[in-house]
Amino acid sequence: MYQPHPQSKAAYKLLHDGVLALGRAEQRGIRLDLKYCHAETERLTREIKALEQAFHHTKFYRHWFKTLGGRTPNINSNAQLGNFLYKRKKLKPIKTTVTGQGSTDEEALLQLNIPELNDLLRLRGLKKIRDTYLKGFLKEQVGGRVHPNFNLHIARTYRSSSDRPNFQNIPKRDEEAKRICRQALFPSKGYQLMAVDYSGIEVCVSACYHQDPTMMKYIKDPKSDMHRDMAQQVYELKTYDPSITGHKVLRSAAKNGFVFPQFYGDYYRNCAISMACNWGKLPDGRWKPGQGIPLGDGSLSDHLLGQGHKSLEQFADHVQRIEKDFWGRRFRVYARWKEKTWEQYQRTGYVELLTGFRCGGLMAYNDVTNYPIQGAAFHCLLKAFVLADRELRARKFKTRLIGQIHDEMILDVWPPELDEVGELLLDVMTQQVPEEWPWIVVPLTVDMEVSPVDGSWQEMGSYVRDARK
DNA sequence: GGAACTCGCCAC
DNA sequence: AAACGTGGCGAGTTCC
Repeated sequence: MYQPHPQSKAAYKLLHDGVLALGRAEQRGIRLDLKYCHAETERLTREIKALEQAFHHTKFYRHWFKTLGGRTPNINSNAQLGNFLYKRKKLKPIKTTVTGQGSTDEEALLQLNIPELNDLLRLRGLKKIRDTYLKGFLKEQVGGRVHPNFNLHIARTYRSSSDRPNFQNIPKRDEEAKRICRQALFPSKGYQLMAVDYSGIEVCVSACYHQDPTMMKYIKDPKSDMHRDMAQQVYELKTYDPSITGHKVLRSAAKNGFVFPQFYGDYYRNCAISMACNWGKLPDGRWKPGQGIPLGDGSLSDHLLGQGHKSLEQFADHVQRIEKDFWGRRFRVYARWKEKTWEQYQRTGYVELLTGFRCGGLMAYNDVTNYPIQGAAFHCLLKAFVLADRELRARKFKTRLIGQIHDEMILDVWPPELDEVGELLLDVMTQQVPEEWPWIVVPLTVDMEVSPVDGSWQEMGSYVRDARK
């Protein structure tokens, strides 16, 4: 493994202070509801067994069994499943894995439109929750607490990683998985959990590198909204109105299907597919009326057919023009920064972070333009983590930091200290960090969430400072 | 019986 | 110039 190491004294100090602060968080750890973990593991096992029983009685399974000549299929084995689907049944995989095998991931299986495969996907999901998360917590717990590790010496970007257990990939988007997993994690008895994250820190840090005027305006003007603007452009909406059915969905499709992938270095074709995938199946490559999400009085496909987009190919051409406009006009200064940074890497063999680190070694174009942003964005959080840890201890708070998820800190808060802690974190993250680093030329903002006293990590709700204090 | 690998999937 | 960046981890599989 390529071993990164800091290139400047300031960079070294950040890692040194960071390791100590993270070590204290590891020591504190997080309370685990052991009884819940055991009971929920058993409940999931019962549900999994019932689903497996039902699956064993399907025509699909019996066929699979026969093709193995008496051997019992292992329904956890994607290799066996892939063989059955793509070699025995001769179905056509929609995509292959890196080694050229037919893919059996969720997207590929759904495309085959075989009802029994939905049961298999449901089983996969439940096993992931039980085996990776609940059992993973139980395996690592000591005296009813888990103490996740936070590493600063692994990621090539100088980001952090976490393990035993990984505190940075606990389900959040899928409601059921989120509930089951986060219901296991609690503040100390009589305490409450607090989470504070930087809003859009990677976008803000990228702006510190290139200072693209369009991007600066988007960051500084609270009325502007680049995801809204891109939704309007991609989907050709005359106006954007969050109260119109479907508009918020399209904003989020533009954000996660175009803006962020473009920043990471994706290109128009993938973006077009991603932004069109809600529109139902395209058996002949052409869209029909009434497909896709509801939009206004009709559907998305009605709207786009009206705009002349009859097929994915036409839509992709449209997205290609938008990509050209995105980098050639809208964010041309950002685009120039990418090119300059790439040239510099080719000349010197490394790329510099604003925080004093260097990323070297063999890198692709996307790596060179992404690493400095990803790394320095995390360093904002790490610097804030160090300062907050120092201040909490100096002021003899009972509240302590317990973890960090790239752009977010998690604290175990003593309830009487809640509002003071909120003030402290706001000050550290939005004032002290930018004061220490003059290269931060855009305002940084945060979002805060808290759990009820003795509430689990699943019960986090937005925190609004009490104005009377 | 363990190391190394593949695949899929969770987070930011 | 290249065609989505960074991690961890479980189960299955292959190799020694």
